[in-house]
Amino acid sequence: MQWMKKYTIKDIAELAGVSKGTVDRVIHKRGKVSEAALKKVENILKDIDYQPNLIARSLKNNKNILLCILMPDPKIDPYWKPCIEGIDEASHEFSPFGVTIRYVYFNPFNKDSFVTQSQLALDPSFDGVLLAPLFQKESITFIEACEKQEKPYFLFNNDLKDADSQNFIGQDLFQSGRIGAKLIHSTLKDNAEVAIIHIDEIFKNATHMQEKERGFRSYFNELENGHFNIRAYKLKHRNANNLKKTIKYFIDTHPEINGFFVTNSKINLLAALLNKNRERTCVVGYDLLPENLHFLKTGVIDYLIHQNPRQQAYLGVTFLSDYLLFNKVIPNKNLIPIDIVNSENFMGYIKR
Amino acid sequence: MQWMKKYTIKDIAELAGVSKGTVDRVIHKRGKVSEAALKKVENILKDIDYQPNLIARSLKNNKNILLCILMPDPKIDPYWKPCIEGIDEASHEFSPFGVTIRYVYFNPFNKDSFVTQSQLALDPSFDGVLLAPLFQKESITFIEACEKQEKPYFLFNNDLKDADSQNFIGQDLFQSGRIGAKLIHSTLKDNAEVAIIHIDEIFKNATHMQEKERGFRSYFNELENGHFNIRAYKLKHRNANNLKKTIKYFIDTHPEINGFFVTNSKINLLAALLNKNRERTCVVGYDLLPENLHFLKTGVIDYLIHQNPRQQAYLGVTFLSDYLLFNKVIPNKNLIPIDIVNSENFMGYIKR
DNA sequence: CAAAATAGTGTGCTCGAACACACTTTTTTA
DNA sequence: TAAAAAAGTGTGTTCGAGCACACTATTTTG
Repeated sequence: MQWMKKYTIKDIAELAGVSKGTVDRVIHKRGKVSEAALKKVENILKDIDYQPNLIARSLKNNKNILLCILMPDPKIDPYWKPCIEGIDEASHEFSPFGVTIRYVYFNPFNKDSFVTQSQLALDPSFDGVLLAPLFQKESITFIEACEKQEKPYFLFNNDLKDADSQNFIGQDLFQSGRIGAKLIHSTLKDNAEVAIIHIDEIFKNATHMQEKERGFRSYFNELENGHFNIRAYKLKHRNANNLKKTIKYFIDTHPEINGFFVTNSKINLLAALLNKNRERTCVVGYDLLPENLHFLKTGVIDYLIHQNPRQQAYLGVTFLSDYLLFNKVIPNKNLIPIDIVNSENFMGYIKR
Repeated sequence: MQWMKKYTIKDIAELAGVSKGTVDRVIHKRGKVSEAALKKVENILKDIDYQPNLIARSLKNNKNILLCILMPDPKIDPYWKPCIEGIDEASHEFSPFGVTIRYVYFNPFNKDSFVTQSQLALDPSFDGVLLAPLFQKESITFIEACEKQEKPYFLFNNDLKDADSQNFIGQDLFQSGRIGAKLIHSTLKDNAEVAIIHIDEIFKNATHMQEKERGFRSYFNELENGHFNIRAYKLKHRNANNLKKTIKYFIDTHPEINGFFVTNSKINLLAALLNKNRERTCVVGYDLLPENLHFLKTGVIDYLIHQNPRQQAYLGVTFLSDYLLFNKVIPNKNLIPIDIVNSENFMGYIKR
């Protein structure tokens, strides 16, 4: 990359023998420019590959941007706590550029809560929305409303299946399931009794766990040798203490299972009840919650797949800000890597 | 975070009943301000927690920043290719802010080449240097020269041991070795014959491989049960074809080894010669070179540890730019996560 | 005590883009 | 053909910080 002179509008005006006003009208296609002047200026713009000074532009615009974060209340589901960190970090970075964040929480267990709260997010004072679209149908309604208002939005955590889902940042959940399978396979080798376990998945968007299960099964289906029994189980809670009992009962009545793939962050509930004298088990689950890390360190959990909610949320905010402040183009589908975490490398992923 | 009015210097001047010139002198501690005015302005600054508008500031300063990248020639060692991508991406992001990149390559096999090339990097036209300090002693000499010139610098890839090594971005190599050990352990279980293999490490900074070996051994030393034989080997080349023969001979004469830990990206050389009918082997190495990925996909290599040279270089450039453009404070030691890569999740880490 | 040096203060221009507005020239309309 | 409308062009101000410079008030010096 060679040294490049930075051309300003004034430079271009001189080169073209017109005034900066005319150059400005050409750049912004505001019309009121004669054929001759238009061509002269356009040629020069092309020749020098004019790049406007973004600093000057954003000083002039001097936008004050208000972003809405529409996400589950982390007090209700701690999975979302790292998102706050990521968002706050991005907010800290962009606040000198006039970006302000406002959180709008909803209850991830309650569709109605999402519907009412998403109404708040449509307030015209918000210049953009970052959204965790847990509820498929309601979220589509919401982003349609955004599009009607021409309000930029960005999805994170999970994509919307049918919608032409632009502006998504997250992971490939099918592949995520395959990774879980690979880990269990390489740990248990030749044959095993494997359980896919969906814990307490009444509220999370169903696609989430379905995709992971599909990926998981696809891996084992492709295997040429080895003998594996794959079965899926749904362990749901009805009231607070009930879930523990359900899991305990499940474990006790299935002594043959030695591979456990838990499709969400609730793996600590299973780990807490797993008897350590099961031989050659392999336990794989999701997310670096403190409880999960505890069982990772003590060796009950073998691997955690890192969905990196912090990074997802962080990138969501930076993308929206860069777009609104500097008109940067943002990649449409933004898949972040799926990190494999064990007891030795988890340190790199927490409290970055 | 609540809505905050953005105060300007003019606002403060009005509040304090002075002119913006006086406020400016207070902020920049340029003196020539009376006691009374000083206190009034300082109090107001404290009260409102004044944050200068960085956009306006950098427009005024209108710095054009030239960064020097002092690194090995990627044509000589392809390990460095991803760095170029990362740097170019960062460069692309910051070029609208007046940042220009110039590469200064040296031959990683040749100390003298580093010494001569590092002289170029000291040219006063460079506003900052990003450096891969392969050669310990020479690099220390270099950064001392930088400090004398008050030229900001940043290290990536590996740290300098003795120097008070500020401004480093990279990985914890000791921990990296432990991760390799953990992967081999969880794949091979109870007992194994394990080899630590340093291929062609005449040039790379010796600390690199030493730290990894130390970490690797420390993991197995801490194990309570299991029976593992750990031995380290150095396979060096003398002339081009010779290395292949050396490796082949090593493999053939050590049929008992089933755990291979190669401490650098040259693992493909070993993988290419490994007979597939060795049973229950586990092969772990470094870096996502195309050759390495090939053997990962075909199942010869079990895991690759991702040193993320791309990300390291990318962050190096962004840190330097943010520092020089916006005076942002940069974390001193910046350890990036150590990614575990297998045949299912490598896609997320390439061509981001 | 006048001249000179210094302390203290305010004004006004700059950075580059964006846009309002005034102005001139050409075209359209009655 | 005069008046009105539209097309085309340039000037000047704004955004906020930073700094040169001019200016007044006070202190120091010969």
